[in-house]
Amino acid sequence: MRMTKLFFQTLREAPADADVRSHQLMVRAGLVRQVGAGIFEYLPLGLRVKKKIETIMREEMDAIDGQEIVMPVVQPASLWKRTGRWYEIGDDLARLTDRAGRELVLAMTHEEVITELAGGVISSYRQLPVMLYQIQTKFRDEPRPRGGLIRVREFTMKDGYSFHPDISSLDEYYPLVYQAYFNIFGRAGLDVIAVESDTGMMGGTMAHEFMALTEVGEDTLLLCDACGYKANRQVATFVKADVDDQSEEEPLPLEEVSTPGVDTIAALARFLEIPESRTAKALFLVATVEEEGEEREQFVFVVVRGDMELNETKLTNALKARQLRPAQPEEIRAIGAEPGYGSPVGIRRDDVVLVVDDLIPGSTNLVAGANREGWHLWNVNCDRDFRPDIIVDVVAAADGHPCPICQAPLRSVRGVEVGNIFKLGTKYSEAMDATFLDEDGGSVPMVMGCYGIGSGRLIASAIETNFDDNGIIWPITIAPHQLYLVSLATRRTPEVTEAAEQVYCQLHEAGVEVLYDDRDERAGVKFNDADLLGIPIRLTVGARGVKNGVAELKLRNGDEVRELPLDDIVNQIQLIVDSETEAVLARVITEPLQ
RNA sequence: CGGGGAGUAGCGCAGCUCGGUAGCGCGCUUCGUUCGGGACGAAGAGGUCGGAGGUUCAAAUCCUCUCUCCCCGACCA
Repeated sequence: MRMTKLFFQTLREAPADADVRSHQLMVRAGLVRQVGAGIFEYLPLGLRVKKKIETIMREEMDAIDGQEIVMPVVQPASLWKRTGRWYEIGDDLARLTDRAGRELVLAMTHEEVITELAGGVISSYRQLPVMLYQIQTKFRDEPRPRGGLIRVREFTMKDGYSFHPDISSLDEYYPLVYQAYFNIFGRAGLDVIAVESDTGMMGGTMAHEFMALTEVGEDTLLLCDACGYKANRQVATFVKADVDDQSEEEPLPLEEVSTPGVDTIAALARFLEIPESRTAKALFLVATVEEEGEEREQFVFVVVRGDMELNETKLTNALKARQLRPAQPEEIRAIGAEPGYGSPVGIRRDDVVLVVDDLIPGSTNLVAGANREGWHLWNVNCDRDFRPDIIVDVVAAADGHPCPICQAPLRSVRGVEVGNIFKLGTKYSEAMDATFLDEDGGSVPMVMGCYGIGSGRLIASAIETNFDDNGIIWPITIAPHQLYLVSLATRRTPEVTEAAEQVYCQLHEAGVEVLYDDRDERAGVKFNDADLLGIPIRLTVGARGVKNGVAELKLRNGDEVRELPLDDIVNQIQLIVDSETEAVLARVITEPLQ
């Protein structure tokens, strides 16, 4: 591609609304532009990257017997009503009405359509298992898009769905996808780790997230450097007994203490000169739960130790709640508690579910609120002073907590979820009546798995982990072009133009992806754009070199400059392309899933 | 949805406090000189100052409403 023909623009300064580095670099390099909040357009160079990534996805999906299809973005609401998600999902699901008044949705994922499709085509166990995937636009009306391409509303996703005759078939297939995902990210030059994750609104029995470790990530992960334990904070556990154990103490009598204006745990610990671990934190929430097909709100009183944070995902799962929201002060007072001074001692229990973290029973003589403004209670003890309805782990693992496997301290890091895989089970096949006849002639719902990767996120994450002050540093496998050819010709050096043109044609014909900077620009401009665009191999043809029959080679990921003979340029470059490619592929992780 | 910030030329910004009819840098066009890490000179093009109302002789500037974008939080298959 000749730069003089290329539709692109590089910017010296990043747009003011780009905050994260990948976003800034992508706009500055002319890969993408932002159209609206969480809505982007891809320019030619950006699209080349996207296509390369998607080619890798296709190859890896095809390698595990995936078959590509395309499903619609705009779908009838009736499908979503059948699975109930029309009602369950809130404003994230974009809804619209057509001219005839029919309700439609913009697909945020494709379980409904694919399940109906599979149900319609598959009628016998002989047709199973099967894996279908697509690379398609999704729309999610996110409350707050952010981070450039990290969190957007419209995005492209590779989503795959597998259908199985039984769970063991899914269990056999799932690890293949797990490895295929490592292959995809590895081939794209992106380091990821896989962590167990919450199944969330997808339902299902097992799920993994593939995380790119970067500061701009929205998820927190807990890793154990000693034994390799790793999990999303949403599900991470830790050994609580080792965190400030107090189980040996004798329970002491309750005692009121005046604590005027002390309405946070931190203030309480400071005021009474005790560690936060000697306090009990009361949290008031309202859960939406389903009972006999009816949704209702349930007041939930949660007690965790003062030095712990509530993990809402764990709580949601423990309650099997649809939703959780903080309780209003009036609702808190209605059960006889006081915001800022809450404790489970002496509250009205009729309509309250009391959830107690499993660390509380072993923690004696805690300081808790007195349900009276300005007062706390010394020596609150579980069971003696209050009876929990549920005792369960509901606190978040944090940096330094003991690993649940080996007790070494956990390390917390930020990550971007670039892909995920789920064992869905039969949630959707039952709802959509996607059944088949098994060997015994029985009608059985198919067992499903689903597997997603966001293209844009993958690109943004690749940049977040590969850049320097001058710009992007692409892995050669996903770079928009493999080689950036700089011509330093001027009007007085036609021989340089001629040499550069010749090199361009030769490389192009040999199949090397060349971005040829034939612009009438100064050397500095070209070199800076080459760096900003991050093309892995830079080849410079200038008067000095042409005189000696050489061109200059520099790799974007290094500083070394060396000369290559012009008369052997194609071979030389192909060797470099190959070795750069191999260097990326050498890092693909093989990680069997237990 | 709560809190904070910002909308002035393609990009980055000044001007607003104290109203007087819009400016700087980069980029862009033309000509000349230059030519190995973002050149120099000269001459240009380009803006309903996010939008709508209002106050005023006069509004980028003051008032009201509204839209949009960014950040923190809530949320996040």
